[in-house]
Amino acid sequence: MPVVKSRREQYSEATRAALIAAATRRFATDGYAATGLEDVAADIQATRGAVYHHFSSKKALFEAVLEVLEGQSTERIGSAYRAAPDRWAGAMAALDAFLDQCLDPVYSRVVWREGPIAMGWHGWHQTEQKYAYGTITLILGEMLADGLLAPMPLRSLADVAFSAIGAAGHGLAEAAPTDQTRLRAEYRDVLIRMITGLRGDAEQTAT
Amino acid sequence: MPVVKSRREQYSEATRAALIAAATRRFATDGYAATGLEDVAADIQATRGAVYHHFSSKKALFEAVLEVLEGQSTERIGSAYRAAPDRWAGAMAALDAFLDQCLDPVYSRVVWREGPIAMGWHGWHQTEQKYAYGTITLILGEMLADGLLAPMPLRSLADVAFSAIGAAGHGLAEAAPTDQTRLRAEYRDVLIRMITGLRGDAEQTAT
DNA sequence: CTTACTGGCATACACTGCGTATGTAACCAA
DNA sequence: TTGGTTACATACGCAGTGTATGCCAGTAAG
Repeated sequence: MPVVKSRREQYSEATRAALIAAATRRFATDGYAATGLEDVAADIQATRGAVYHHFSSKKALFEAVLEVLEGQSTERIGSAYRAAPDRWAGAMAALDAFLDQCLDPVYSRVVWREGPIAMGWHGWHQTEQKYAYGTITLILGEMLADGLLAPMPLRSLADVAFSAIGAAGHGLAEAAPTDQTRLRAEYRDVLIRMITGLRGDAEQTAT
Repeated sequence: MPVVKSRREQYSEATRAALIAAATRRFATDGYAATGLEDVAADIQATRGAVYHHFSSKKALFEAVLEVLEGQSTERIGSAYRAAPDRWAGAMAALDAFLDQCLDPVYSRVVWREGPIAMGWHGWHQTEQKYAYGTITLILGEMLADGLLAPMPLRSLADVAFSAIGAAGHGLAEAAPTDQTRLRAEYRDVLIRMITGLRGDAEQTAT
């Protein structure tokens, strides 16, 4: 395996990257369904042939786009979590990082709105196990292990939490830019109250 | 307007209802994308012409299906809420009714999984304001007004709660029938803990 | 330098499925 | 019975995906 790539390989990689970039823009602005592969190809002065050479299907192209976006995002959120002094602060930092991430309209639209549409709910959810859903599960699992949260089944907890946090991110992304600062604080408040309700020391009076 | 309908009208209504029923089954088992209007029509020994006579588009057919399902469901959940002695018990009853509803695979798949795919997230969410989302907003609004929950913006709260509850219903619907009883209790527990965290008397220590 | 080969992409075609335009027969009203 | 309307069927256009094939630049071997 040559360590330095041939010109052909470099060109090929460049077009592949350009296709992913163009597809990202199209999917983010027009949505998955309304984006034709013709459009994507035209954006980089190529034809659909190029697309089908690099990706086996439209869905596969979307998956490549999603992996890039989620890879970056998960990295950011994860490092915010790890940088914090303790688990609780880490969870808060991760939440903040996530909400910040959702202020990027490309991220929120492609990952959270188009994702399930393009890949089907199952496929999307499965992919998410490597990224946002997986991160949330990890954090909650450690909080449970440390006794920060009352004992409860991780899977069910993660399902609900993932969806709740996603809704906040989604609502944030949809909002007008002028409202985003206020809304971000609101969602944050609601989510933190909810998480606090799950703490090990929180008394439960309800049936 | 004749109070007794002509035979033509009766026949027409019957086929319309049959189309909705057939479409409901198809959408629930094969999903929106994989269902062709040809299939739906064939199921009732008709052609696509009949479909396009009664509905302006595939999406419109789906909306009709969704309205029927959500109408029934919202009615059940609402009456469970109203039958309870007080607001808190009402909220619990509504939650129970919703989780029960999600045990119906048709309801959960069509409304919660295919809905956003078929109508786009916006269209779906907008329609939901008449049904599940609207009901949740109503209940939470009354709880806020009664001081049962700590003061917080209704809209953000409803967004997060709607999504959290939806995730529970969704997870429940996906599960193997043997696990559903256990899972139902798990989700219920998690959700009630979260709601309890929002109560007016819950102390908050987090930042 | 030539030759043979491979990889990257373009072109052309098949197929599916939605939507629309047009046809037709049953029904109803005058 | 006749004229019009309603409920559907039939036929067509069109968009968009996927596939099969062709072509040319780039690379490697002799």
